[in-house]
Formats: sequence, C-alpha cells, structure tokens
Amino acid sequence: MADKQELARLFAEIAVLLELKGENPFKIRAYETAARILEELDGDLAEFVASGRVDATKGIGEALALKIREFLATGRLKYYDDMKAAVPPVLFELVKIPGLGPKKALQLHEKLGINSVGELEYACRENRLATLPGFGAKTQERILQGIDYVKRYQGQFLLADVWPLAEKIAAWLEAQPGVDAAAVAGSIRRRKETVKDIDVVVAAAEPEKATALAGALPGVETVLGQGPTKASVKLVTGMNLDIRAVRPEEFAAALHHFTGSKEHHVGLRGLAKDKNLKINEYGLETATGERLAIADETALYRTLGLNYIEPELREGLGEIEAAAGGELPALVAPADIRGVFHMHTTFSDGSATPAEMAAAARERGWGYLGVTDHSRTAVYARGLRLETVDEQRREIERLNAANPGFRIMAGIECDILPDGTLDYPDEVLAGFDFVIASVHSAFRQSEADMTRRIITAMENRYVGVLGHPTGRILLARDGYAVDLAAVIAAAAATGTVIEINASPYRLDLDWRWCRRAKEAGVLLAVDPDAHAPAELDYVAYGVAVARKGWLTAADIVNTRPAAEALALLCRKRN
DNA sequence: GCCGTTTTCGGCCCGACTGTTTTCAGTCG
Repeated sequence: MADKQELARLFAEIAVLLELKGENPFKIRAYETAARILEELDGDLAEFVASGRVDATKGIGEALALKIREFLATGRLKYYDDMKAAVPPVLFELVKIPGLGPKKALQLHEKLGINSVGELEYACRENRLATLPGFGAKTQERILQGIDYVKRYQGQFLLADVWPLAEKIAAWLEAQPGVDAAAVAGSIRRRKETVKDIDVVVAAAEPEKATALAGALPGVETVLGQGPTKASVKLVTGMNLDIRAVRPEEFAAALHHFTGSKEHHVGLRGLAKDKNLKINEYGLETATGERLAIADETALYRTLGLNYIEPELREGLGEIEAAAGGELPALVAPADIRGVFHMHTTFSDGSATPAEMAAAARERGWGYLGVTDHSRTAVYARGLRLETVDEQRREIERLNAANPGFRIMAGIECDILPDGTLDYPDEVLAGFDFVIASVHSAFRQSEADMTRRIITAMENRYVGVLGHPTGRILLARDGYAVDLAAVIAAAAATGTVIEINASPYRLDLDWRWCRRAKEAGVLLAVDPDAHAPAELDYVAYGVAVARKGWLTAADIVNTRPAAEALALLCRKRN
C-alpha cells in the first residue's frame, strides 16, 4: 500500500543523499519540506492526489507531484532507487559523527576506502587521516571524540536528563561577575522530548569574558572550542553545551536566534525579507544596515507584524501564519492543572501508599488524585486481584473521609487484552470511579490488529481514558504499530479521553498528534503515570507536550475541578 | 526543486568557529 509515511521517509532520505552528493542546498530543502508536508498530511495519499490537493500545495511543485504520483502508482521511486544504489551506505553512518559532514565523509570513503565507523576509528588511531588535504591532527582527534560520542549516546538525550542541568548551568553563569543575564535556549527551551545538546545564551558588556568562563563551568570535561562570542564544551555527562555571548542590548535577539527551530527561522526570515529587514542573532537590520533595537522577543515578533509565538510552537508548523492572523491558541500552563488521574501505589508497582501520594498531590496545590494501579493480568507489575480491588477501595474511602477538601478517586489502569476486551468484566469496571485502558502486552500485533484492539477497548462504556496510546519508550523502544488517525477518530466518536503520558520516558501521545486530536474534538488528559511521590512533578513534561501540541486549558480534562473532570471521564456510562 | 503584482530566471536565511589554509572550505546551528 502506498503509505504517505513511507514516501515521507523516502523524500527525507533523498535529502540526505543529495547532501552527500553536494547538491544545491535549496533542492535539498525542497525534499525536506515535501517530507514534512506528507508527514502532516490529513487523509491518505491517494485522496491527496485524486482531489488535486497535491497540485495546489505550496512547496510541492511539478517535479515532486510527479514523484508522488509515481510512488502512488508503483510503490517505488526510481529517482530514489538510482541514487540510493549510487551512494555507499557507509556515508550515512559517517555523517552522524559530529564534525564530519558530507564532504569530508566522502573523501574518507573515496581516498582512504573507509567502509564502516570501526574502520574510521582504526584509521584515526593509525594516524592515516592527516595525510588527506583539508585534514589534520586536530580533525582526526575530533573525529575520534565524535565516534566515542555516537557510540555511547547515539547523540540524543531525554529532555528530563538535560533540562534541570541546563537551568543550573544558566543560573551559574548568571551569577558570575560581568554577566548580566543567562538563559537556556535551543530545543530544551522548545521542550523537544529528546535533545542533542544544551544551548545557553549570555548577556555581558564584554561577551568575550563570558565565553572565557567555559572551562570553569560546573560539570565540564573538555573545552571543544572557544571564540569571542561562542564557546563549546563537553560535559562529564557526555553531552555538549554551547554558550553564546552577546551584549545586553542584543540578548533578546540572540535568545530568539538560538531557540530556533531552523524551520521557524527560515519562515521568519523570509517574512522579514519581504519587509526589507534582515534577522540575525544580533537583532533586526534594515536594508541600509541600520540596526533596530529589540527590547524582547515580543518586540521582535511585533516588528514583523506577528503576535508573540511561544518557544514550544516554534517548529515551522504553521505558527507564523497563525501569529499573523491572530489565531494562536492561549497555551495551557502548569498552573492550570488541578489534579491528575494516572499514578500507582504500593497496591501494585508504586513505591508509596495512596495516603503518601495524596499528601504529595496536596503539596502541589492539586485538589484531586486518581489512583490507578494495574489490573490483574499485569502480573509483572503486581496487578490488582479482585479482592485487592475491594481492599484498596476501602482504604481510599477511609482517606477521603479523613481529608475533606481533597478527593481521591478510585480508578484503575486496566490492561487491554490482545483481543480488545478488558482485564475485568464490566460489573467490576463499573465499580471504579473511572477507568484508564492501556496496552501492556502483545506489542507485536499487526497495525490492523492493534488498531482494532484499541478501538474495541475504547468502545467499552466504562473506558474513560486511553492510556499511553502508542506505548513508546523514548530512545529505547518505538511505539507499537497502530493507526493513530483511526484511534483519534474513534476517541472522538466514543467520547474517550486520550492521555498525554507525562512520564519523560514516554511523552505519548506525541505532541505532533495532539493537535490532530484537538482538531478532531478529542479531550486530552495530562497524567504523570507516577510510581513515587516525586514523579508527580512529571506533569511539567506533559504540559510541555500539550503546549507543543497547541493545546489550551480547555482541551485538557484535568484543568477542571474534580467533579467536572470526573464527569467527563464517565460521560459514556449514561 | 520551488516560486513569482518588480521576476518564468535567478533568487532561495544568516553567521561563527575551526583547521588548514596563505584566502577559505567545511561544519554547525
């Protein structure tokens, strides 16, 4: 079947192939754009072509439309097949190494016959790179470090592993004499679920004195590079940190520049150009080279005729057009959350009692907590047997009686069995205040089976929430094969809430799909899936996902008071 | 490869740093 995701992947890979061939960067961008258009496409590929939308879509011209038609008809792309056959596979591996781009990678393959990362490492140790033009001892050393980096971490880190550290480093920098301000930028500020490095922007009257601090930063292993406005270091944790220093009056522009994304900037600069302005990391310049003062990011956007765009939205996915039209949503904020529904206690695989979890929830200013231990089939997680269900309910009733003003709800995270039935019979499910249904087994079902399985579960009138809808574990396990568009449509049809699992290891539903869910009329819940009191703070990551998904407080169930939120989880029962 | 009330050709976002160079290409973000 001619799948749009498959074609998106082919286009993206063509972009890499073109880069390896040293092709025109704008041609490369055209393929990257086309890949993104297909990824975001509503409906299937056949309909996209049949309806003629393919010819009306900006960014898809004659040549790309032809390739889309070819793929639809034959399931292949000759252009891709030919190019793929002509480019040695090792080049794909080599360009993943920091410091190695297409040009140098090609040289290594052609001149030194490098055919694997292992061979490259060996060649470095034998000192053979230094013989090539454009290469030297330093390059060789850098490549060795890059190989080490890729081998140890694949270059990616969980947001949760770097965000707190990044804030700590920014605070340290800000406290240094001569430093006016320091702030975390880059993909951390945009709250991407995984990030490659840490970017910190610093304001100082003498920027070179700020970058000179690089070697003294807490947690530094080595200084990789250092100039008057920029420094790079490697931290002992294995990740890289870039410091960018500018004068105080340039801070807002620099913060904006280094927050990205690349795609957002490309769009913004095009817009600036239309207004005869130039954006760079120092500010806005007119055609005559006059620099316009930018007090803050809001001023920068306003100068371009746009409303302020929150960092989480700066992904080049329509936010500029929405800002121009005054159509950006008022994003949900952490303070909007009034309680949570998904967490575990010592009754199953949690480490704290319901009383301890409730106390922790109260400390966070919440008014309610939904206790959802695992169901009986989840033996690995000590899922609740029927008699334990009763025991837990009595405990929760006792706690509620003792603590007026705070509501504990007796819920369950019920396994969705491989055939789509639930782990307890309906009469047991009816006894819970609410039910989250999740897949925890038989991950390897076909997409059709998995999709049918999940939709069947959502059709159960007691299922209020679909938990972690794709089952992915970030940097460890892909989600199971499932037709999310169909799941979202079924959630809308049945009135089922979809969970944004706020565990930083999951963050699933992915933010790219949140917007689709919202547009389909689906409500979402931001739930920590906490197994210990401190993990209730995961909610911050879930809110970040919701914000990246353009969601407002109204789109999130648990921004509502207890009774109203609970009623939404039970609206199918009547 | 895309696009167009200045254009169907000639643009397409912009700059810093490194290493190896003796004027700049490559890489990165």
